[in-house]
Amino acid sequence: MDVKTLCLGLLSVREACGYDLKKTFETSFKHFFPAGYGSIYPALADLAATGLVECEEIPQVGKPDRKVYRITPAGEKAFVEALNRTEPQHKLRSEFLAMIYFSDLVDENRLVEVLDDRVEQLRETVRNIEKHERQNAGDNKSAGAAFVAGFGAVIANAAAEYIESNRHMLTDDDNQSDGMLDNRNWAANG
Amino acid sequence: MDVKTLCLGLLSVREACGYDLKKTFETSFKHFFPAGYGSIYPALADLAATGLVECEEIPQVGKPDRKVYRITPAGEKAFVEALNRTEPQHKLRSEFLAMIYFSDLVDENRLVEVLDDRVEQLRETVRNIEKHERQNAGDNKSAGAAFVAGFGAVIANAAAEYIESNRHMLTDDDNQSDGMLDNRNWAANG
DNA sequence: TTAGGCATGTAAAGTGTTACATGATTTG
DNA sequence: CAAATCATGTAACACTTTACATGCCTAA
Repeated sequence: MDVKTLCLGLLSVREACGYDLKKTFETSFKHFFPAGYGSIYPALADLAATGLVECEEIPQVGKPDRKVYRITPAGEKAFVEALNRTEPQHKLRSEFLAMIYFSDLVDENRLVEVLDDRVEQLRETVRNIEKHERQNAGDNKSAGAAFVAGFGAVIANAAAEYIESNRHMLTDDDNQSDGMLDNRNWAANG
Repeated sequence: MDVKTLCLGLLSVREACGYDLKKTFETSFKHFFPAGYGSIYPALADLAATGLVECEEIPQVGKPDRKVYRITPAGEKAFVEALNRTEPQHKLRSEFLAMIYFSDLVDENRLVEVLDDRVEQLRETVRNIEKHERQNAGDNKSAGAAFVAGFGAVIANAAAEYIESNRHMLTDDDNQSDGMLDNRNWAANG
């Protein structure tokens, strides 16, 4: 499932222009499927070229024409098929964890900074999701949207908590344990 | 930070051939930085071409020569610099969550299957990490490696728990709540 | 006898990221 | 007066994924 398919999906909910879609990617999708203009605009052009969406150009003053895209019946069908066909992946790519893996080679001050930054970004993710949820509390939005938002908040929070609770493993100079690290610190308790 | 840099990092720990590195990616790095042969072999060739690693070819019978790569002083330096220079990203790309976002368009049976599969994969991730940690318990491995393993286990576990606790939002037919979903189900409690 | 492990790689296709290019209006 | 918002896109680059190509040894 690529950005193109996701644009099609968003257009199955409501019509939008590229700029609108970008905002949705920045709010609802940010924590699990980021996308920029460089992916979105070509995707829309492609969807229009293959007849999965239609485009209405609305003239504006002082800005480029607003191109409003609407999904077609063929588009609806294609999206539902793509959705049901896909074997859904779930991939993390973390330079942060990679850096931590090699943390003995990282400057101590830099390491502290990186950990602080990561925790702050995770806290911000949680705040953003909760804010967004509060703002849309009136809308009867889909169960899927709520589930996904909740997932993002819970995981970001768990990540922040983990880092705060375990960062001493990486930065404590006066480590009294002799060699073996205490696994109880992080053992997953289901 | 790309696969090439990570290969260099692993070679800073110990010498290895491409096949060995792949195994490390499959075990220690799988949950946060997947990589296949198609990335690893070209990366090694490139590192050798730029003098950051050296290669010794060890003849073998019945298999291709084993090419053992060792990091050079220039490689050590380049790696430490790359590590300290990088602004570490942490990106999730989840087709799973994307599918769930649009779950009203997914066939009910398919949805149940997808949720079951995801939970099982997360549980397996936890099992794999814990198994790997137990096996390496004797080694005095780096604090970073332990931290990263713990992170993976905790997050995978939290994700599995979240899905199990909230999947009713997506599949319950007899939903008694009138319109608004109960946020307390997933509110992050820090 | 079949699956898995060991061991190398290439080539093309697919996709996303980043930088570039433009510019009026609104808000603080 | 500066920054953000609205609004479009292209082109080059970087990188990964997937499929292809080969083949012996060992353990169940």
